[in-house]
Amino acid sequence: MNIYDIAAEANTSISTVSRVLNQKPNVNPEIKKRVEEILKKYDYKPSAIARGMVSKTMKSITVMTVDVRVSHYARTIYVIEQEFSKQGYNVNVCNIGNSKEECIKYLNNAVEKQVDGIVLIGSIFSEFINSKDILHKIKDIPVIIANGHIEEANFYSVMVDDKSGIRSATDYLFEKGYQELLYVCDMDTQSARIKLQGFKEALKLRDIPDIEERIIKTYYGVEGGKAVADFIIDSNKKFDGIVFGEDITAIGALKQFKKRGYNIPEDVAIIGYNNCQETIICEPELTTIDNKAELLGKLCADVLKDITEGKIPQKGITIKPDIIEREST
Amino acid sequence: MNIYDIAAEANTSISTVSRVLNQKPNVNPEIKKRVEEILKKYDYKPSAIARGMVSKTMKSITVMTVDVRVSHYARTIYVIEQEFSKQGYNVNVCNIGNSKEECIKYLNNAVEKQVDGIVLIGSIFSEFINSKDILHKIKDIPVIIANGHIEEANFYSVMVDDKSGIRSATDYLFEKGYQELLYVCDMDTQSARIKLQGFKEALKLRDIPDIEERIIKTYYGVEGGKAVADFIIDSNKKFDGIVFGEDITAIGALKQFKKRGYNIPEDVAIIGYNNCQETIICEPELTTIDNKAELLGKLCADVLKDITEGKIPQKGITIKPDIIEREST
DNA sequence: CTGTTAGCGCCTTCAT
DNA sequence: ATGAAGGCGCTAACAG
Repeated sequence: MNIYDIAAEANTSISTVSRVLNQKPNVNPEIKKRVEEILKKYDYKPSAIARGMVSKTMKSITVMTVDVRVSHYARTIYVIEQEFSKQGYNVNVCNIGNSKEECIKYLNNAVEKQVDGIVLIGSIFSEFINSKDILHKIKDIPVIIANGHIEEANFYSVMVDDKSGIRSATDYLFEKGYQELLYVCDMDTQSARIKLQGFKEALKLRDIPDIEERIIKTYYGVEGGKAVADFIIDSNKKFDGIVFGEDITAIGALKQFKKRGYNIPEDVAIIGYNNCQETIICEPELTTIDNKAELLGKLCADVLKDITEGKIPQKGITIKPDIIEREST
Repeated sequence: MNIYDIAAEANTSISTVSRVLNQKPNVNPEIKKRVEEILKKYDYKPSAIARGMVSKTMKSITVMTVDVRVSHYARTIYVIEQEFSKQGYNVNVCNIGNSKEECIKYLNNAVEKQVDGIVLIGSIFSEFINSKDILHKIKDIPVIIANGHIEEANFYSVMVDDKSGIRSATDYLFEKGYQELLYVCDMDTQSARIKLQGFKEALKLRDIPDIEERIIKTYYGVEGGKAVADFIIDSNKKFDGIVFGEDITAIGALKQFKKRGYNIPEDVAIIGYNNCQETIICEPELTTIDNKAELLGKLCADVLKDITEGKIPQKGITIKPDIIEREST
């Protein structure tokens, strides 16, 4: 069933059918009514593919993250999807899982499908999308990169100021009277390095010596947190407060410190990052930095919508993370 | 840039270009080489839309859930996406958020875009997709419905046996020696009703009286759990073990019971459902039923892949949930 | 206000 | 082995 069939049954031409389908003017009300009835009768849906052939767009966008199962990515994706589905777009999600090859595969797919925009969530993408080759591939598609920056005409950024986030987490602990602060780093992304800078900055400003020795590396997750807690306890480092780059790792550590007999926050204060749901599950509940995953999604969507509508999007949008004070500090 | 441009530059016809593009036989190796070089030179990507026009497929599928932010939905979606992206498909995700209207909107969109399949995750969909109208709309698209059943030629089910899941949770508590069991219900979906049946069944088999009075309703989430804990404590019900339909609500209750001075599991045993990440965060860690979100995704993907490949998929696939014993029982 | 026509980019017969 | 031509379903001039 296509517009030819509809036109035949309505005893008119495909142009007229197309006009009523697209609510265009210059259609005799009677014919319009007749066509509409037939449309309804068959519950007729025009082929988006054929339309796309003409209009060069299928009204779809691509959103890429490392892994949807990570809750703050899911939160950002959720908002983007809701914003775009309102406008009749559909969003395809991609899990690249730390692989540059996968990233490029998805990018190629987006080009072939002629999506109207690409949203890249996570600083890892600015590491993957570096060569002229890759940039050239997607030069006709607007790309929003969340928490990353690429200097190209079709690239737009929405930044989360992670440096200031960790900086204020650190300052907050100092202001609370904690003096021997440690920082636990569990990722190797651009964003993780920026967070670390925030910590160093706060310490430098207070002339704290041996900053490098206050930085501990572990792996991401509850287990990584437990391992680093053991490491810290068994080292001879002095500490009374620890800043973490990720909530989940912080929670693992929190559990292990308790198990080893430490009181939180009396013996050691702990602050996390992300404000994920788990922060209100653990005990004591975790003080954390809210980096506003939903707001990030909204702002990315806004920028992309401006572009698809031909408007000039706001440049240099930056989200300031907030501190969420709970029981662990 | 299209195949005409390529053909012109290679001094051949579009048919030949199309042949090399699609690895078809009957093309002179020399010409083939020449064309391939030009293809590479421009990093040429054929338009998936134009291809779709001919082949009637864009190689994409639609996956719908209530909300991607719910972690077990994200887990299922993740696996489906990974499985299909391997085959060059892309998956568009939809958040219907308890709204039948949204559900139908997304279904229409899937029809217009001529997706190759639809995966519906969650029992709520069997309530929304009921009328002949809706069924007729999507009669040409294979639909996999996770945890629901619809008797139509193009519908396929992958079931999670939630009844047996709750049944074994209940049996497990009895076997551990708990005698006064309560069930907390926090949703109003088909799946929630089936879970409840599992609880009732276990009690009936032991000739436990007043089953209805052992069923308590609340709302979903940590707050709903806290509220129901207060309600239970302040009622004059006897209880030493509680079965929950959802982990998150169970955890809210767990926290509140502790706050009100109850020891877990000595004073009250608590068992949840879903095996979400939060179950290993709370203290004591929550015993729960693992309903295998990833496996669900894999099985849905397998069925849909069989269909798209013209094979006959296995019918009546059912996942048996497992009990995960932790500290709360 | 209406209908005819020419594409959109590709695949697929069908001749050659 | 190759190329010309038709068609997928729709939109957008253009002519009436």
